Amino acid sequence: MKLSTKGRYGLRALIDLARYSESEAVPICSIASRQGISERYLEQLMALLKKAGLVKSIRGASGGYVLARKAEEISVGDVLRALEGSLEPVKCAAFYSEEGCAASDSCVTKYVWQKINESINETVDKMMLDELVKESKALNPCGSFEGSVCGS
Amino acid sequence: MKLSTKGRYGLRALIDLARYSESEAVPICSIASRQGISERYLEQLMALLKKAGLVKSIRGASGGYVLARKAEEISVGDVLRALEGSLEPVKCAAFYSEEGCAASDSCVTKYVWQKINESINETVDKMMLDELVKESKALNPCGSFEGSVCGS
DNA sequence: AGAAATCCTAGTAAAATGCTGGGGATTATA
DNA sequence: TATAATCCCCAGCATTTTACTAGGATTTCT
Repeated sequence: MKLSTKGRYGLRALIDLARYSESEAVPICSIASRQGISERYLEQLMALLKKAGLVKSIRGASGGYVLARKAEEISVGDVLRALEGSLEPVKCAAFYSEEGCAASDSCVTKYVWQKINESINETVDKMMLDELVKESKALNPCGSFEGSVCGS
Repeated sequence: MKLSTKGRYGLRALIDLARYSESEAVPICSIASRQGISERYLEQLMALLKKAGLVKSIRGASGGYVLARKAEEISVGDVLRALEGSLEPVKCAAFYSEEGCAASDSCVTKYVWQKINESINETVDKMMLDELVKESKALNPCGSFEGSVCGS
């Protein structure tokens, strides 16, 4: 039941992006340096977030990323699902069709997995990005290196 | 955020054990055959459940396993934590001591992980084994092979 | 004694994770 | 128009984790 680095790094990156992309597009390198994440790896995470419609990219010099929606309309759940895939703890779809419900008790545990899934989703879907940005500002008011230079 | 086979098999196995161990100790081979799990692998799962104090073992011929507590006193959370370790999605203990809170925003995400952790634990801690046994009986009343022979 | 069990430890193939690297396409800016 | 700063795409690869399998020792009932 562990979240991979995709989810961990990606959420941090998106909070960072939300915080610094108000005035202009933020390039990967500046998020990466602030957050201590490899640029190449972060690239791949941003691709996932883009595919999910959470960020928009602007190509070319002085390009970068911006949020595709307002921060108050992006939930932690949106972000984590974009990065990790479904958050359900066990996939038991196509269980009936393939094996005809082989183990009788599996249906019982299915109910358990559904409950866990629901509770996770409820929790992450009611936490919105703007709240986290606010907290981030409160915890670290200065904002490490506004408009940080990249190719250093 | 996936549960491993340890958690999936192990919970099924313990529901099975709870159901069939009322009159006598249940050997691994009979749980394994009913649930379609490798005996050798199940052995290891039972060792984890024993270490956690959820089951007791009886060695020697006509031995096997029984619950260490009543089924209504064992929660799904107890079982899953015994098998999977902590269910928290991210471990950020020893974060301050080692890296001195390297990334400023990590503290923000820490709050997120805590919330997820709480909701998972709340959910699994209020589902008790006896409820699942009841459901199992309702879904599969006959009980596949009462006192099933093993070395067949 | 013999069979039926649990116990303990080690090995191991396959999959997933967490990156790194090369090179191309696009676009602002000098 | 050149150049540099970006995003974009895909491939490779080392490490870790998972999900077992295997061998053998120990205990205890019959």
